[in-house]
Amino acid sequence: MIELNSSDLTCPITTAQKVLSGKWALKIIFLLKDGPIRFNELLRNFDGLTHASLTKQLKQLESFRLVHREAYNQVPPKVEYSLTELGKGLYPTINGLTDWGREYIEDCKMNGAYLRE
Amino acid sequence: MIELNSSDLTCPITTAQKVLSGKWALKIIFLLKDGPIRFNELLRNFDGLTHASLTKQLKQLESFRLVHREAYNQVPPKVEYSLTELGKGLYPTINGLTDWGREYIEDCKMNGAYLRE
DNA sequence: CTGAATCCGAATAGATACTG
DNA sequence: CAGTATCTATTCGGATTCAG
Repeated sequence: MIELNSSDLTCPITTAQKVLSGKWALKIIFLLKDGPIRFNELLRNFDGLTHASLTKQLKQLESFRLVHREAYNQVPPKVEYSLTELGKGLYPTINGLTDWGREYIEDCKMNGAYLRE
Repeated sequence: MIELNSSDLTCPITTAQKVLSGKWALKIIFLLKDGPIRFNELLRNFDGLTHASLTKQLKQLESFRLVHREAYNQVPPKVEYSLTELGKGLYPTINGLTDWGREYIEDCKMNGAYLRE
């Protein structure tokens, strides 16, 4: 699992890059914006992502203190994930990135950019 | 080299994640904000990055049309890199991410978060 | 100065199977 | 329902070397 070392904390942009480097990190945070969500509910939003992989990513984000995990002691188990204050600080960025992604997609389609498949 | 396929273009946030997934992508774009910059000059801003790796990253970003490469036909060679319009569209996001990174670093230091080394 | 080619090791993600 | 453990395939970045 990725960990931060002190040299990672010398450059803000590098820090951000590393913390958000997971393949699904951004989308997880995006989905967590709407409040606490259960594991399986979260999982349903992804295409081609196994629960094992999602677990890993969530633990990763938890270790970076972007995500909070709340386990309810009941049967069947119930676990909810939400954003910490640090994680919520990413709202504007995530929104901006989403807007940019939309524009990028538009541009790709307009320019008939080369796509595989 | 990473390429986009059509299924990558179905979700804006996933698209953004993929396009910016390179370990140095964000910082490269950040550095290119100040206008065209030559290869070696760019390289000097990185610690622990070989020219071969920087070349790869730049080609990657060029293929995504975020970066423009301008080669001057002279000896010794001179090549300048700059952002395309698509790349410039990331300004606000990059700035936001940089601010967030700063806060994150502050928080890590305040909370004495565990760091390797 | 800039970049291509190759090899290699580390890091990831995904498949699968098993547990409380 | 949620999570763990193991294995494997692939990706990616970095080192090194060679070239225009």
